[in-house]
Amino acid sequence: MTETHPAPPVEAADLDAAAAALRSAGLRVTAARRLLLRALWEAPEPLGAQDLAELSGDGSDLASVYRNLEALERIGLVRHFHLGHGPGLYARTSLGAREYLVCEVCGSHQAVDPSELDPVRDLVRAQFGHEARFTHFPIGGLCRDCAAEYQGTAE
Amino acid sequence: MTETHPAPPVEAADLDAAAAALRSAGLRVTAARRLLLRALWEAPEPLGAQDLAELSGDGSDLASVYRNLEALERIGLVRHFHLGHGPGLYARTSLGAREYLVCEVCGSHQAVDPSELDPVRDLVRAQFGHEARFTHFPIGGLCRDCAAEYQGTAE
DNA sequence: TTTTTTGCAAAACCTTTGCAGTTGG
DNA sequence: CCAACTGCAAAGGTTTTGCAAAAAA
Repeated sequence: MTETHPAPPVEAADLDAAAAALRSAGLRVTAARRLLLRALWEAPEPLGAQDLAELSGDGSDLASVYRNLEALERIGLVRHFHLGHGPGLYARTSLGAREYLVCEVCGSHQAVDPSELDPVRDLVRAQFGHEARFTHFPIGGLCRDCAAEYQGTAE
Repeated sequence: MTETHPAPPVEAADLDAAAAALRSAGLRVTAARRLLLRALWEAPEPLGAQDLAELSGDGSDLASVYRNLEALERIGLVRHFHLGHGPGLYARTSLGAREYLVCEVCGSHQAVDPSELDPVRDLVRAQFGHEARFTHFPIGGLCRDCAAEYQGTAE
């Protein structure tokens, strides 16, 4: 129940490579998909489906954007994750994996390179046999500042 | 943006203690709240608002259940968290804190005692200054079995 | 031509809000 | 009595689904 089916990432440095990946997966390279890919490849940071629809241009339909994001995710070109309540965020996998820490008090977040979390992963694996990934759900908690602030406050 | 405002847990072993906590927070002990508290205190595991409304009895209104869960959470009697897509899950804090590991492939999950994750917390704190909590967002990834299965599969 | 994909509309799902009437203290 | 709370209805925000028309291969 409530699966999140991760897909192995597919490297696609540019739009042509992404289009090729689509084709070799048996999917068609349509205008809507080109626009969506362009939006995803140009975005400096992860975006919600709504934003991606707008960036894809006027006529871009939200339902199609969702369907296409799902397709892109299935073939490993795109990944989505959550930073809190609110819409899911989508990014191309070719940006390289990113894992997230979010502060549940102030809402700030930071992306870190997976290698930085390998020691954490090792610890969790050793203890639970669980292969931890913080690419879909972030590491929650309190950022340094909020933690310091809560130090003095009532425990 | 997207905060999750954690509240310090309030111990309430039974319904009377919970009612007392309500009163001392300036909240009223109403019939709807008694029913909701009973459902929460009898539940062997976390439940969604919908389930809690049904367990609270026929006339129990979903909107009121949400409002009351929010009130209970604000005063630390209840906590909510997510195990995946789908409705948030609510539980009384007096069950003791629980942190979660979920498998993003098969959807299985396990609850662990926070003390078991203290070494992980220490590591994350040392590296990022972040005080990690896995009470709202679980530790995602792959459970032992799914990880083993993906071992042989295409990387 | 055939199968996939699109656009639109509608619905599903979870959660929040407005409001008039009810109730706890 | 009066502020807090309830039930109901309606809306909000995100995501999914159905279907006939359009487009890719």
